[in-house]
Amino acid sequence: MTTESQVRQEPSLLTTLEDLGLRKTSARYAVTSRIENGSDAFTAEELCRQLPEVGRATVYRTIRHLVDAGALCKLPILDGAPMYSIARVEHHHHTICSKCGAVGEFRHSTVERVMRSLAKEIDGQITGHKMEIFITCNSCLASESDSSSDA
Amino acid sequence: MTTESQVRQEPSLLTTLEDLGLRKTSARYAVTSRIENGSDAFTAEELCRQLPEVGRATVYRTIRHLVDAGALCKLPILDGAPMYSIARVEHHHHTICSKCGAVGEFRHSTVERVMRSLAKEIDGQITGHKMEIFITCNSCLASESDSSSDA
DNA sequence: ATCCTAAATGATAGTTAGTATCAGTTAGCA
DNA sequence: TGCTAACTGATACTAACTATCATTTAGGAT
Repeated sequence: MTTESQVRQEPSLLTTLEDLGLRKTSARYAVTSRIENGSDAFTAEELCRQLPEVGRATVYRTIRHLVDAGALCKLPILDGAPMYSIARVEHHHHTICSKCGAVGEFRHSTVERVMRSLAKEIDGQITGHKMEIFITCNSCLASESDSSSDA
Repeated sequence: MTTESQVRQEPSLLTTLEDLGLRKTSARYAVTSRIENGSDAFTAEELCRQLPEVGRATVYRTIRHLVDAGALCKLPILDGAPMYSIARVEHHHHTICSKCGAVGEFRHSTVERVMRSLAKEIDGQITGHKMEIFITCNSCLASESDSSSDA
């Protein structure tokens, strides 16, 4: 089987749960490994559907633990259930394709620098920020130019 | 360069609806004037509670029209119902007090400039962006330092 | 190894936020 | 003044969670 270049020193989500003092259960194993092997971003309901053997409550509880621990990010999509994705880098922002919903992560020092300059003109004390960039991803762009070959 | 279009009497939300070809009804009058005279940011359910004489469906429908028309912005709050606020300037971002939920609006050219530099390293075509800054607002800061007068 | 118990589970019921339906009402034009 | 499509609101419904609680289980103590 695949026993090779896993450069992931990143602790598995199950370990994250253990580090919170939570028990290592089969349900938690199922949920975390499904997240790790599944698609980039997912909704809670998607996960429930993929794991019929795990109770809904448990799926939701596990997600909540992981979000609280900072191992998952929850991103509220306008209209619809929030999506979750593994937080791979400490602080980052998201790109969301408006066509297909694909979620990406990026990090840019300038964004952080802007925050500092904003601090001056904002009334109150900044505690955090969030930036989302809406895109049309390359594959959606491609299929778009396929169909609309006018001009 | 701002073309002093701010001078124009801000069109009432009711006018916005009329401009969409919608009829001027008493329910729509109630909803729009409540929004205009109410607090900064509100949830749909709040509005329903404040307007028991208007049906829930109508409140939700009216909000949807206004959001579609760009007259209201919908901001998805993590955990909870989205909040709405009147879109006072064309493009802006929000500050959200994590303590009391107060929502503010700001605009900063640097944010827009950052977008341009991000365009280079983002895979796909940027269609929009959204930034939210989490703050502790001044009044919450004040009440905080009241109670915790140690340290 | 087995016992013990707090932690965890999952079925189910409840809640919240929002949408669909549709019979009755009304704006607005002719 | 009448007509009719637009609109309304009561209600039923759905989606996305959250709470409850009897049963099961992880994992430390013995």
